[in-house]
Amino acid sequence: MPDPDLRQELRQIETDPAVDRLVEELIGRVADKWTMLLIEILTENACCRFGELSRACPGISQKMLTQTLRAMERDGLVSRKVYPVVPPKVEYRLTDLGAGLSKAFCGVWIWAEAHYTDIQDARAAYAARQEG
Amino acid sequence: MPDPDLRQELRQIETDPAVDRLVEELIGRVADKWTMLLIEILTENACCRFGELSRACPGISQKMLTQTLRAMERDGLVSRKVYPVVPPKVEYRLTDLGAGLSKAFCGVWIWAEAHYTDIQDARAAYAARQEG
DNA sequence: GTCCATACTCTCTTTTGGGTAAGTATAAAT
DNA sequence: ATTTATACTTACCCAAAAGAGAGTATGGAC
Repeated sequence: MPDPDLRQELRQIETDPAVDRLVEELIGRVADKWTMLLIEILTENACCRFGELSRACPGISQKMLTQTLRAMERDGLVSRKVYPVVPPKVEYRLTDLGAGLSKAFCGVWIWAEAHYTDIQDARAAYAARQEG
Repeated sequence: MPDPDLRQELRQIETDPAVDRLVEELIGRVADKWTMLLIEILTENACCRFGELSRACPGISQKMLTQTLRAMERDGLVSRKVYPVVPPKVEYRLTDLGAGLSKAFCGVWIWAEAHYTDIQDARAAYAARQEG
């Protein structure tokens, strides 16, 4: 069970349904695969150019990378510094807000590292149950 | 910046690319809006029937609710207890694994509660920048 | 006999996500 | 003169996700 103090705090704020909806929208926005991965990469590597992010994030297309970075910039999670040179150079880094989110997510990463085998086991057990 | 100790620990485990992929898949799987919301609801309300979850999770369709619950069951995050009565009765609750994930997510919820106004501000600022 | 409750399940349609490929700008290297 | 490098943007397309709504099973209340 989660930390009782934090839960308590959470419950107190969560009285207003309008706030609820905002937070849920936020969760929906931020609980996205690419966003999470980019936050992780930018946490490990404070300052990245577009190409570096692209290489560090295998499987992402240029389109999705641009799109996700733009959304993150709009939400104030990353800053974007453009150097007016040729060829173009753009640097991305987490803002304080983004770094805070990264820290919040840290627990989830740790959990995932620690329990992915449990999930594999659960899946195997579920499959066995279905067949039997 | 995230807790250095935890980061350190994370980096040590994350050497094997196969493990990396598994964890990323897991994050992709679990970092889903409805999953997060259902975990939250089941944390606050230990035992829920289908209809209760449906009501507690505004906007979710029956189809998505069933689908998400099934996926969570398959991954060992929730348990499903069927009472063979008419009309049907099914109880859902978090497993220990699910409760652990809930705890890990707790930080993200707190963050969201604390910073959704910052994000709103960031969006407004971004919009203003675009127009000017 | 009809209706209700519950937890689905199925089908159909719309929406979204995301891939591919091409285009843009321009200075420097060849 | 052509190629290269970089960080996009745009247009087009497909497949997967998700919503809407009807159908199902069945025992008990009326």
